[in-house]
Amino acid sequence: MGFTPDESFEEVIRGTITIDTVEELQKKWQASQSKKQPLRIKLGVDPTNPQLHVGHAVPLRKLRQFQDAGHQAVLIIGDYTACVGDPSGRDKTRPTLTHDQVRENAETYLQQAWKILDKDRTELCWNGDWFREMSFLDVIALCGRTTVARQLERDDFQKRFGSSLPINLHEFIYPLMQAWDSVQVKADVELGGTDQTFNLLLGRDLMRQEGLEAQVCMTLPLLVGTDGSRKMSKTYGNSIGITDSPEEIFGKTMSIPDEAMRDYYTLATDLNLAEIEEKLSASPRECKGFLARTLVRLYHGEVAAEAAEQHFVQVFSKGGVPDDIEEFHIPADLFEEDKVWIVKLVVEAGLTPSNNEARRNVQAGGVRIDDVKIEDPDARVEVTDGMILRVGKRKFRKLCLGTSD
RNA sequence: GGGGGUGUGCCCGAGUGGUUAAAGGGACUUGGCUGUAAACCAAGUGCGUAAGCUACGUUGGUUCGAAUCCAACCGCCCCCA
Repeated sequence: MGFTPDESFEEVIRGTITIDTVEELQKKWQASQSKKQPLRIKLGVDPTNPQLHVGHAVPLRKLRQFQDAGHQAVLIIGDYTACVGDPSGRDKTRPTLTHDQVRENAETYLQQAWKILDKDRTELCWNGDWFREMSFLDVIALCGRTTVARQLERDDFQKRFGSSLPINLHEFIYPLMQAWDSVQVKADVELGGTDQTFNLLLGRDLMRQEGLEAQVCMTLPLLVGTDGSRKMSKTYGNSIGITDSPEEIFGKTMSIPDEAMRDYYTLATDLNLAEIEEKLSASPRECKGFLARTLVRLYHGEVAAEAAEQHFVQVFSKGGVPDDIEEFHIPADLFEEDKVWIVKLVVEAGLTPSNNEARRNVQAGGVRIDDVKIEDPDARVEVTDGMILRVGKRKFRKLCLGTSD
């Protein structure tokens, strides 16, 4: 790559898709080292959904790498931008949030973010601090900084146009706001997912217009979800939440496709490049197990990671049953004489959303009680306390009689 | 403001006035194989124990009968201004 051999530099650019431009980053990096002045690394986040997942953690983790290399992390909470909603990568307008909701979300967001960032070395900003002060005239002036043609070049907007989906006018303002943040904090580098490219680059323009040195834009791949195809997102149901239980994180990680492992390692773990290569050369099974353990360790610690792995081996590799199954207290009105209709039981226990689906699962042979298949959807079963109801491979309930506790 | 299109199930997308709960694909679910991976195979995917009910942008209308015809309204797209 032609850089001076500098391990932390290598780590810091690892996994990035593009850097606009590498030369500028190199220059800034070297200048910072010789002047002993840290670079200001900006990451803006919108607390639209307070549940962080491993995909959100990617840029945060990158920011952490910069921190570890001695640079200044600048985390911007987009309390104003969140009220607009980032159109990036979206096929529809985001629902807008009220400012109060955003403040609330931000609280939970930060709690989780501090699991990744070093709080004491992070400069925390709220972009409402400067947007609140702007007059309508100021906003108009800001809008004059870019053109409609430029906006429409964007891939996401073009797609929406193509499929006859609406684009609301306020969505044009979002990138300008994000770019203005960069001016405000005088960022040297801004991090973001590839879907942010447009926003990041606009930051460069605005900074130049303001007579500042343009920020370097560093884009990171969007981590694929556990399905291995779409980007990780809670709405796709393919995400690994960083507040998920150790067992969940472990299990979900084990279900990612093999091809996704390298990305997960480089983007979502704290292993260094050499370690990653070593892990990847092992058998896929082993490699994924280590990955799963690493992710659990990152968010729950070493002990939990061990336990999660054991749990996994016991339940899935050996086909057993987990030992901490959620309990379901069967309501009295479910009983007909002493028996319970299997379909209703499955639904009431929350393992299936509707009777019909429960029935289907029964017919498909996916429903078991204490490891005995129930195949007749009309079956009425006798239940004794402590029986294990199972639907499919991974949904369990422990059946309890009588009222709770 | 004028003209032309379009709106179907989670998504894409077919659709004849009546055997259409609605072709096909994707996605998902369950089962098999396995490493809770991929690939592959099988079954399935509105709700209801059932009779049945509800569904094709919305509201009305025509008809024995409408997703399919008509009207108004709403949304979106395109062209002109």
